[in-house]
Amino acid sequence: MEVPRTTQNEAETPPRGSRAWQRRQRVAHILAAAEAVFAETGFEGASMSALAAASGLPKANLHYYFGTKEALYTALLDSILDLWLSATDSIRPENDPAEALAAYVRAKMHWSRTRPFASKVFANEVLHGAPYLGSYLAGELRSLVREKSRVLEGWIAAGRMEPVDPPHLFFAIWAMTQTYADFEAQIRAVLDRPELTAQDHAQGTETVLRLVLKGCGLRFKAAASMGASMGE
Amino acid sequence: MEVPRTTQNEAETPPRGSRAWQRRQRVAHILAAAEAVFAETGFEGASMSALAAASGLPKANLHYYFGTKEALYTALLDSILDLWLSATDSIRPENDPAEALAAYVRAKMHWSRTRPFASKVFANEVLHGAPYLGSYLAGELRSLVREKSRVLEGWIAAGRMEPVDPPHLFFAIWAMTQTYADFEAQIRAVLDRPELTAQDHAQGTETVLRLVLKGCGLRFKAAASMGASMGE
DNA sequence: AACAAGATTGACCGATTGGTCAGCTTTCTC
DNA sequence: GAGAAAGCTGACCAATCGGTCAATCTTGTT
Repeated sequence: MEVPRTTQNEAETPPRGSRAWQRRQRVAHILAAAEAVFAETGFEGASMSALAAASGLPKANLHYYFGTKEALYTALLDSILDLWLSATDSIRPENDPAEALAAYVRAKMHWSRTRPFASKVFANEVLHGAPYLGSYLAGELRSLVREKSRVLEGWIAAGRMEPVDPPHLFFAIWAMTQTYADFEAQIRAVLDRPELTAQDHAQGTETVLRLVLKGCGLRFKAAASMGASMGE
Repeated sequence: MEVPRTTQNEAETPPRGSRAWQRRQRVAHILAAAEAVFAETGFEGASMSALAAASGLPKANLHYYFGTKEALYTALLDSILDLWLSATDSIRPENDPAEALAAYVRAKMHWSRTRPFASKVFANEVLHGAPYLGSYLAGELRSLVREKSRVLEGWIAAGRMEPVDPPHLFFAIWAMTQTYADFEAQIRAVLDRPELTAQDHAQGTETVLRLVLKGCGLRFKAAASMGASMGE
């Protein structure tokens, strides 16, 4: 069930217009279309014909590029994982705790707004027991959390923030930020919006920042109020 | 696509051992088995034969009781919804904000621990755009949030808590608490556990309480530390 | 005891699923 | 420009899908 992570994304780009370059273009195009389909219907709910229709290609063409539906799915997961790991750069011992955590929350919220489908595909995978991502979660992600937790513990020991359990703080941040992508249907319904606005996301970011920063005993400056998020 | 909510769950219980009583028993038994299957594989991923196998009944028997897979699914959703609405009782104007919010968080965390499958079924439904729950979200849930938001606004106006945007505070609480059910696979992997322990949940509850209460400018008393949640 | 209503289920159905493949076209290489 | 390699796709496949139904068994009523 577990999939070994490839490193294809780190290979250098082939010359523009070449055969290999065109292949990458098409693969990327298929993956982009598949992201939306998998996000909306899940792995089992996404049929190869639906994936083909979404990319505007015949079904047999998808099989030519990826072999199986599973391979297409894991290739997509692989391309999504980089996003997960990239946002923690700000959390380094020499940085200011408040600024570092704020930057992390903002990065996660930004990712929720700009790549909601990627977030949903990831969420769906984990929700169903992470059959393909299990080894990644127990490997790279666990290492990352361990490393960043040590940074937080350093700040706590130095009295620069209050003693919050670092892994659980990460779980809370992930949950609060990604909920704006994963559970967007619920948030939209409650706020009575056809779709979430930039202001909704700003209000969300502000609220998450408030909880995280004050929860860690750090300074938090409220932005100028834009009014209540629900009418009447 | 939308499903009208039934009120079957409010009818009185028929005499024990009677025909109607036995029918309810079987329906409840099927729903309990279906909850696990739908939670683990989603609506599309759960086949009628898998649902039949999980309940130990022939497939045709499920169709006898529920007619279609969709009807079985919506009946399950309906039984889950009551849980969602029941935990907000503590949020009333005359209560203490800190105690009320803490009780709410604790209730949600408790539900995540004891009914993880129900949480996952709900999460899966919303994740895929809430095709069956849309009307409920825009109806009962929106009304509930409006009502409870007014309570929080009252507390804010009275200076009993800081000005947190009430709907977004609810989104944050829902996300942080249900993540222990919905994304349990991820949390388990990061914490390196075969399964989440009571202590993990206690640590999680403590962290969520800290963020919510301090985020609202309310008093928070840390429980005695039980040690770091990650080894090393 | 007789009958009706409810409960049960193996066998079957058309539709759709993921996947294959032969045969065609396009592009690159020499 | 000839041959090889890569790209492409309509037609097809076995397996599985959700759902149906006639036949049988069980239970409650009289």
